[in-house]
Amino acid sequence: MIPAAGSSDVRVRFAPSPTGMFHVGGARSALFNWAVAKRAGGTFVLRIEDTDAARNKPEWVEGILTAMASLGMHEQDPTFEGPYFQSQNVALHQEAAARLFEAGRAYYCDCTRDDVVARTGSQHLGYDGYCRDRGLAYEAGRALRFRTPDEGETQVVDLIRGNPSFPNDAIEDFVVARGDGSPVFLLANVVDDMDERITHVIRGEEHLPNTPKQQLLWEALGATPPVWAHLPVIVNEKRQKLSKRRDKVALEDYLADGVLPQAMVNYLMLLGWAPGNDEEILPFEELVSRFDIADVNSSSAFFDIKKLTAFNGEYVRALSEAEFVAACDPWLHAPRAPWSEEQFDAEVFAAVAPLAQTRVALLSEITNNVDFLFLDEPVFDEQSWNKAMKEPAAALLADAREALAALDPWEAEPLKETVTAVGEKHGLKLGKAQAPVRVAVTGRTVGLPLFESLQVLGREKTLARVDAAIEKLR
RNA sequence: GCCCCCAUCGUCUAGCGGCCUAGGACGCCGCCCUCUCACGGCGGUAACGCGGGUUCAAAUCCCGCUGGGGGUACCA
Repeated sequence: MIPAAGSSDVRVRFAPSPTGMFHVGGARSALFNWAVAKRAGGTFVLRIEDTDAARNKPEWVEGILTAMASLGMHEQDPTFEGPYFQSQNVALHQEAAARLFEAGRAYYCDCTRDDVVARTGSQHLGYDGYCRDRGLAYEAGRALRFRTPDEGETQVVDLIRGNPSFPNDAIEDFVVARGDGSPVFLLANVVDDMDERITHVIRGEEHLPNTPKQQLLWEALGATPPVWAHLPVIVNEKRQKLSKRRDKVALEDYLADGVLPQAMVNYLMLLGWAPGNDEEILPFEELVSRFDIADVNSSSAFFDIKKLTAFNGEYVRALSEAEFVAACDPWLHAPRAPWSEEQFDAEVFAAVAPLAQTRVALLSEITNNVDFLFLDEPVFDEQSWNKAMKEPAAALLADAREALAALDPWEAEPLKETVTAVGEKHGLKLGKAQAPVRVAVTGRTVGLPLFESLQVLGREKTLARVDAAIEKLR
């Protein structure tokens, strides 16, 4: 009997194969499963599908665990169970294969791929059932094929897609165990799900075509199939499934850009689902309380980095001052920061952090905002320089230099008044007048509020940079 | 080719027969605030793919078409 999605008997699973990076699509699948388990008071099982030796390294597993933990799915959480390793269940898979054979539900086959293609005359017709009734016994090199029904159809219960059904005559006799006796995914996956007493299989839409085959296996093995839920695929701007080959898909890469985990979680939860009420930015607990897998959309969803970034900006601004400073830390030191440890001054950073907080959407943007405070020379960009250093910049800078040298106290307000006055002398409003000073000191035409910046930078460095700019303008 | 899925603003979505002259968010465009840039505030732009039904009434139900996508391995 399959428990309803709101029951504590609910057992869901996330079953990635280790590939070296944690895919954002996988992250979403994990999150949806996690949300279902949390909501139902059930269990979330992590199973590592490591049966393909070619794509399997121990450190990859560690990467999955780390990535999941960063999104709040911790091994220590009572909802979490596992990780289990598919490779350790091979004996069970083989036992299931043997049962299938003994019950006459599967048979051995010695056809090669080429044999089949030669007989059917097509690459795409699938297996033709040639060995079905040859009564072959096991022998090394002979694969075990599942005998699929010739007629009728297989219907699956899918909470998202409304119970699609598949004509049985279109389902070929697929391989369940290779010539060397090792189980293939279709079988191993089912046996593990049975073993782990999974009640709801929530996974990507790319698995939908596997579903009738797997359901047939569940039934042949004498078990009640789970309830399925196939999530819409996440696509790129060309509406193709996100692939690591051409798209930026590694969760780690986004975190390295300064996407906050909470923002990523929030964004991912909204890919294919909406909490209703016209609300979007909500804490995970709130999202979970509103989540229902049956409400998930069935059409594919575009991974919109702009919206992700906007969400992140919201989360960055919601941080307390101390949290913001702490969150920026990785970008404040080498190798991410262009300055050395000796040049960096935590107190100086803390002084301007509140000014920077509304100006960064991604944490990685922090370095460009504050680099002028720590680098010996500002980073000049030519466009900014040319734009700001037109006439009467040279004369204005000279006057400003003189006024600034005599200014007391060296604080934002008087600094502003000084530059305002110098500007007026040249017939310029503050908006225009501050530009040459800003570029001379920070290297850029845009940035943090200037006068607070100058106050923090100090008179000595400010004057030196204005002098350097004047010199450069000669 | 065959099987399957999908179809509301550019994008993510709300909508589950009348509340819709279709709502929110991102983006984009204005305006305000303002030392630049942001933040914030205000306003605007923009969608039910097409054709048939069913119904007093359809974005909502049914069928077809078209258009996207996924799968099609002794990978997972």
